[in-house]
Amino acid sequence: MGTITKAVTLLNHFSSDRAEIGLASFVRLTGGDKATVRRHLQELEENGYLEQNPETRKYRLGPAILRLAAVRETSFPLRTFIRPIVHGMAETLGELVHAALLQGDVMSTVYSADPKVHGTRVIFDESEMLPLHATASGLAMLAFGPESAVDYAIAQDRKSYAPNTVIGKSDLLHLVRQTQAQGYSFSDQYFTNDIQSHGMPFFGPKGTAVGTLAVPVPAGRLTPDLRDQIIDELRRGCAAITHALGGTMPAAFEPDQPAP
Amino acid sequence: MGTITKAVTLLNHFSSDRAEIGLASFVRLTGGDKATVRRHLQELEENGYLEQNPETRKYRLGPAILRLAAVRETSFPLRTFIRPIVHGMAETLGELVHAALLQGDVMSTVYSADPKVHGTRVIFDESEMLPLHATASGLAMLAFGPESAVDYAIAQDRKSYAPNTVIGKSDLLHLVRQTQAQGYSFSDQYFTNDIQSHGMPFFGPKGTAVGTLAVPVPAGRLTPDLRDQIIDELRRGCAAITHALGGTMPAAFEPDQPAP
DNA sequence: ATACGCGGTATCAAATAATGAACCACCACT
DNA sequence: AGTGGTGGTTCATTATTTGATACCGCGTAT
Repeated sequence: MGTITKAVTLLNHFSSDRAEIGLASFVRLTGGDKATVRRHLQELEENGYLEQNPETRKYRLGPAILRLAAVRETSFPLRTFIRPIVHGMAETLGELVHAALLQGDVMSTVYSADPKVHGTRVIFDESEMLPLHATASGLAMLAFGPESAVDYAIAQDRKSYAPNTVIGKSDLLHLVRQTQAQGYSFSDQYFTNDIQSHGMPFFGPKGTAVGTLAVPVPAGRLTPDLRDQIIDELRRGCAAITHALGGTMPAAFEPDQPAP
Repeated sequence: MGTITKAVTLLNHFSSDRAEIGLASFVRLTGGDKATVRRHLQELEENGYLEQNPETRKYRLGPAILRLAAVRETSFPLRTFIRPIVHGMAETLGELVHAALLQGDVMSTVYSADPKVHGTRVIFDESEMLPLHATASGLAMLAFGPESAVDYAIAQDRKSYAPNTVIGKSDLLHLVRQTQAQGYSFSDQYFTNDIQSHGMPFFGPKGTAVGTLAVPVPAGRLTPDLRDQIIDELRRGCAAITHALGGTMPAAFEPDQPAP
């Protein structure tokens, strides 16, 4: 593992509910040596990717991140494209909708919208990274994304997140094939108990999936009717995003999607 | 220079008008070896910090950046705090206002708002990094920020950006003292020809400046009246941001700022 | 007053990762 | 069919990273 990856791995430990991390915590999280971790943290801090809370001496993500995000969004405003689409879907469905991109062997959220109409809601952490094998987003990506993603997923140890999580290699491959056949993925409490989720990919210029839309709902609320609505909206949304990306949907996705 | 810094330096070459960079360009920009640069780019790409435009094969900033920015903004919503303040100032003044943070030896923009009321406008690149010695933001930071910033600024070779740029060490120190005395900085076409800019720092919990607000205007438009308005707004804005940060303004800044 | 956990630092030999000259394939231009 | 511009690759050499050990200063819980 290269030094860059090690350093960047430190950054990846941050999430919404882990916004500040101290040196000792980092050592525990990474299993690395204290001196080494410290050197990395220091170098990241010098470059503005981290900053230290002057009171607690814990580290948090630094301002450099903001600048880079601004650059990316200015030049390639994916989030800006996706936002109204996801929002519209969330309004129509009355359910949480989220968009994610493939990032290595994991899905990384780009945007999510919660219509806040129900008493019980899916709690979704915008900054969480989603595993490929245990989420509707991930399965959709495995089914239609680059083959390397599948290789990753079957090669690595698959963590179990909930009682239903699919761990077995052949089970997973079956699930992927099923997803390919039906054109959308379905996670029946694979990642979180009591949450069922449908996912579908959108495509980039090369014709392989680059990201996914997914709609997680509390298990009790998923009627056949809602399911059909969700699939319909997913199809519409993915087509729209694919179009915005200058991408091409594989033939299988087109028939049910007449131009509005 | 450590490997991490080298890699991160690659990322820093991106800006709004340099959104995609090819391998050869990187080699030219960094002066490094092609194979080395390539390996760094690849490792960054594997971690989602870069992605390759499949058509041009050039590199652009990747989705990991978005996630991290979301984490930082969720846990430490500086941009969200600052946005309405900067907006309000821009509306009131009818001029561009921008907020920046100290990031190493450079100022990094957090937010800027352009009221778009005048025919001639300041063109400002949201993602540019501003040098400490040649901008109103930078001078304000030198005057009220950590001493290390001044050390940086006087140690390094100061690049000239415009005919007026202050290069001399003693000249710069004089300018810093003057800024400390009057409580705001003034850049008379130090960075860009025909642009005059006023800057003022805001403070974090430690009582040293962590960032700045600045208002650049086309040189012809700066009347004494406008100047007074700008200073007034800067004072209000910096006080507000400092307050939001849980920071403390040094005594020198308080008198003219009665609670509204 | 002591022991523990915290952040941070220094040293140094061994292990590992970074390096770069040379090379390949491709494309466009001439 | 040569030239020069891409992006990408190889591999022996070199230099950097690494981590075990030990230590400092600080706060706080025992």
